[in-house]
Amino acid sequence: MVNSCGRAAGPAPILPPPAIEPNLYICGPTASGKSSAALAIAEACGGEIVNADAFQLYRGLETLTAAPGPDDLARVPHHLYGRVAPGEALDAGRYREMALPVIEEIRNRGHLPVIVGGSGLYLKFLTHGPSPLPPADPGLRAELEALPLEELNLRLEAADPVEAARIDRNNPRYVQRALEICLLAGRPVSELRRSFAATPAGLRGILLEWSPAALEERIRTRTAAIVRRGALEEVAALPAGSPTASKAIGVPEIRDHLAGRIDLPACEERIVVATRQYAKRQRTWFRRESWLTRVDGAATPDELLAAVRGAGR
RNA sequence: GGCUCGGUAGCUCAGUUGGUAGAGCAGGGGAUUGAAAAUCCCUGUGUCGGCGGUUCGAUUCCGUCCCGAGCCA
Repeated sequence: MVNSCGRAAGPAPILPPPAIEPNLYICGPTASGKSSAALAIAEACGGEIVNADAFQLYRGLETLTAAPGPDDLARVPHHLYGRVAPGEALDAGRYREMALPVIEEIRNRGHLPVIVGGSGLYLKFLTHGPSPLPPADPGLRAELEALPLEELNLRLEAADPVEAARIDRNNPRYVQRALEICLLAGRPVSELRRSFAATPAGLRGILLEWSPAALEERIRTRTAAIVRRGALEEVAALPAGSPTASKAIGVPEIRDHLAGRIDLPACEERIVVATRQYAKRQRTWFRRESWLTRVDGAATPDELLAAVRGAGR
């Protein structure tokens, strides 16, 4: 980037380039209208949109995940949508490594990165940066997965009593991961983990909020629309062995329907329920992200822009 | 019309040898440092279909009525 470096001998000091506003984050629960808000803001501010949704990263789930359609993609540059094959594994660390260069390029173009998504952990890795922990090791993970929870807890207790006392021992994933880190790093996790408590300065973003009843209504409407637009065909076309994509809300439900185990109304209802539960988890997550400026989900584009200008100060 | 089986939490059902009841799911709350749309934790009072009867006490036993489902006419 251009700066004053080595310009001491220059004649008249050139004005520094206008400071590019810090990245803008647009967060909220599923079906809160993040994508259209991002579109309006990006158009008004000369922004480019960067996806922060764990499942919209996948190719072949565009309908089911309500990813931006061709019309939206034509209005503003979109990044990191449909970039990963459905069978491929993905995690928050990999996402961060994919997103950082994309964001950097947008800033180099003098544009505003508008990062939009509802995957709390993925966003956290972008905003706060992960602790320097070893990434997952599939082989080791498979080994640990074969062990009963009690055994994992005993081993973690021995390797890192501090961490063992801190985490939820009933959650196999957390116990496995903690032990995995100890084994890969050769040191206790608790010594490597950095705190997320402090929020870096200069973060700027908005959180779209709806009442539970209003969000429920939006979820119902969107679920019906997704099915109408071909989610059934999309799921039917998914490769059978795509472990990650199979976890997307709607995939198990639609597979049950395609196999004749449930009828379509029941299928849609189950999708609505799963989506509502997910939205609740997101609400709980984002509540702690106090740096986000809360905005009424029904805000007009002008109100959104006003909120964006006021955010992060 | 007769017989049989049901009627218990929003739903599906368990249970009480008579002392007013509990699971799963849904709902509500929370956690979250490389699977995160994942994973996990906490949270269960409802005229036990109505009305009578027996009983110290009935959701439980008896009678009757109502409502489902099935079988026989």
